[in-house]
Amino acid sequence: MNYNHKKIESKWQAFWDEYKTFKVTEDEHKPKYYVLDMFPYPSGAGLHVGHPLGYIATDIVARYKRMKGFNVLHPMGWDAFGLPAEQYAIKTGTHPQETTKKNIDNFRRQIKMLGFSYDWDREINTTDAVYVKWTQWIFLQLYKKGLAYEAEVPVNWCPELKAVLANEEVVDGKSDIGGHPVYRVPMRQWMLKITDYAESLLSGLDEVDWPHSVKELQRNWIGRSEGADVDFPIENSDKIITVFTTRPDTLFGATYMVLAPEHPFVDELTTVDQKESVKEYKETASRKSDLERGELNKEKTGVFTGSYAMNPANDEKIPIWIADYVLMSYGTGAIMAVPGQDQRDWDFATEFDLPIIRTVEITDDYDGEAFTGDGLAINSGFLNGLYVDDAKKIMIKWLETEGKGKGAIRYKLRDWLFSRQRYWGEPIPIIHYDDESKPLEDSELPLELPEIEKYEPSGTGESPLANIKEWVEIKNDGGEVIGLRETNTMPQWAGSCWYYLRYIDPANIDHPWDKDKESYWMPVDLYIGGAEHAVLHLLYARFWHHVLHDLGFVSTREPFQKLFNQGMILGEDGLKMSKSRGNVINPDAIVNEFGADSMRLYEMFMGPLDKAKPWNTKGLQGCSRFINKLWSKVCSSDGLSSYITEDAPNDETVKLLHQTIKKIGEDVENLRFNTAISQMMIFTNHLITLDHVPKSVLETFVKLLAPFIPHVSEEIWEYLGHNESITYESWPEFDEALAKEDLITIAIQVNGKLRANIEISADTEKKDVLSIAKDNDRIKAYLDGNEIIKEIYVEGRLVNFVVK
RNA sequence: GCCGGGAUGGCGGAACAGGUAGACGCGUUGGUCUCAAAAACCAAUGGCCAUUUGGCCGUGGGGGUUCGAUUCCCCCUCCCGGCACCA
Repeated sequence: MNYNHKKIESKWQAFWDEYKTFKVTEDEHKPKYYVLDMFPYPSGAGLHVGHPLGYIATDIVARYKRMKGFNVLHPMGWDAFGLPAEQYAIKTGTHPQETTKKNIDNFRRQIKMLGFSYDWDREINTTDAVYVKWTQWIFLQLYKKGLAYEAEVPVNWCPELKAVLANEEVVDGKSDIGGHPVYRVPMRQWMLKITDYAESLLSGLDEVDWPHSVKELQRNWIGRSEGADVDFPIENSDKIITVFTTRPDTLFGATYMVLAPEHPFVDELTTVDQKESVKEYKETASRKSDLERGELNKEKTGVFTGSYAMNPANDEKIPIWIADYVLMSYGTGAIMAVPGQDQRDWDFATEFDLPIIRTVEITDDYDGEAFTGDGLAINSGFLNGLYVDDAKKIMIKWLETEGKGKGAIRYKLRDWLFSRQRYWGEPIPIIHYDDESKPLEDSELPLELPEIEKYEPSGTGESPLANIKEWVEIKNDGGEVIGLRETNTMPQWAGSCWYYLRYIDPANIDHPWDKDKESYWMPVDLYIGGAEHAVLHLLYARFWHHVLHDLGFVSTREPFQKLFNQGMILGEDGLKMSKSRGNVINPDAIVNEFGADSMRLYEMFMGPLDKAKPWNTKGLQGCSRFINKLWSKVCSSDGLSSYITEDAPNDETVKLLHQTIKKIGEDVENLRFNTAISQMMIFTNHLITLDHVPKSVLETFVKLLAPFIPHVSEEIWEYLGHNESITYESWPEFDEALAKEDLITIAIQVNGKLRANIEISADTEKKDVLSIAKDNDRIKAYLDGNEIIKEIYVEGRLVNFVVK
């Protein structure tokens, strides 16, 4: 008889809600475990089956850890600011708050239907006024620490969207949304000085248990380079151009210099006869979109300024050029060009007929252009004969003693562009007065969004808030306007930078979180989410956390101890699920037909959690069948089935049960849910062959199932005569001795080829195993007439005879 | 181009720490039940050869180390993710 998943699942979900089964508070007597999901942006489309994949995994871990005696914090909330609700508002006039609420209600319903063990009393929403208050408060902590500043910076201006975009919203020079061209235009912006934390963010990676790939991604993003700042005096000027180079050893080969077109010295260095071409080049460069600067423009362009610098190594006169392959935003915005050792410089030198000097010896058969490998220094004065590493060190030392430069470290990481010209975000709590900008007092927070009628951007690059005079203008008692509110809002990342801290103390109105609670729960022990957040969210959140740590607000340096990225679930056609492809699987339909337990089980059974894998409803049916098989063996319509008896289990059942306890426990600890489920199936297949299923065996087995398929497990648990939820039952212990096989199969190989299998008792000694093997008829035939030159015995595994 | 990850039956995937490749599930085939079908249950299922015992081949391709390689080393191909003139 099939079990009634609808009845059982709604029954237990109601039970958990009513008794607040998963509510948690600090408990010093228990070890804590904080298991966190990346909270969702509640979109209008609702969940597809890929979204809850990570939630299922964390839920299994949460439930498992509770049974292992941990005090488990497992919360859920909503990252609810964001562009879609605002765009919907622009189109329909619906307040984003309304849209957001509706979407959250739908998401909550869908998430709840899967039976997750969240402590719903801790639910948070980044758009709630109390939450916004503390987001703004943290911003002000950054501001007061000098980490938030305003600057005229070239931003990604998208004329089509009439909006400034963040770097991460620009892909290949086009807007991530819509694919419109994006240009660099200077505008006043709020920036966060994440670059001050480059070293801290880099070294912190060594402390955390994260996927290797994510650490590498962050390391590359931070982009630390060691090298030297080298000063080049300019001919007929007392100005000095400082360049950053990772190859100070090649200084003797620097045959020209290049400045970024935006470099502040350019105008001054331009000679009269070069003025026209420099001006023209600068203008062209500034008009270029990122797309044109990047991919489309592989051939080098540039113009000579007319001025010369002195190579500090050999006092050679070298020309100063400008070219847009040098970026103002990295290093000093100027480079020394060493075409012999750098392919970009080689290309440029070839294009403009500049001299090329090799400073690293190449082999006779080297047929490349610039040589970037290791070798002996040549044409390099006092460096000649040294390998690259040594030559770098000697050159840096020389520069430092001569006062011509010094060792330096640079990062690719840029400061974080923190302002958005939008309505639906946290207002930046700053007022601009004539002579200065001032933050709001803590008591004035939260600064809430005003009601507005039109959500369109102002079109000038300012946010819609700029049009709300009564909100923007700060007046004195006499009604004079004395100040203007900042109209930029924060990016969506802001709310997600600290939500994991708010979960710890979600209702606190006096503080963002209680210190004692924070030190009890932090750090997050396990954080699961999509790999698309490998850099931005995880880097920004770490940045804030490092700052909060330096300010003494949090007790750990790193927020997320262990991180894991779940893979994508693809459509049945093996392609990414999307509405346009029509291959989206809706969890509502799946839960309705097969139940939440089947869906949970299948998603975990599909394969390793971190891999992308295609959905297959037939496969899901297999999991559903498994639950039904078990159910119909152990349950009848009104209680336990007649197979369940008080008998003692037989040896084989005991052995398999203990193997199963061991396997499932180890697999859950290592997030290998697919193989844990495979073991459940093996055990169930065994139970089905039994005439009598001992009640004690079923009790133990149901506990193993509970984290995976909690509804049906609760139901069976109740059938077994328990009044309490299975949630806090203790996880079964296994006995290694009982799990051990007493009869084992040994493979017998001759010259590495399998020729026979023998069954022997597990404690048979080596010499006996060998003699039994030799006595085997099949093996005899292979050994006959041959000389055994080697006998290999791998305990409990195989025997290999090497014969000649 | 650079960095990271991957490639195992018809499909999703297993395989301790170098030790019987293909667990578990799907699919397929045959059977039971049925008037029939579905569901359920039982059995078989990597390929090739062989009437059976059995033999040979087989973890993207090529080499190597080893008694023994999906696993370690070298070279190559393809796929996925990220970065991309970062000096």
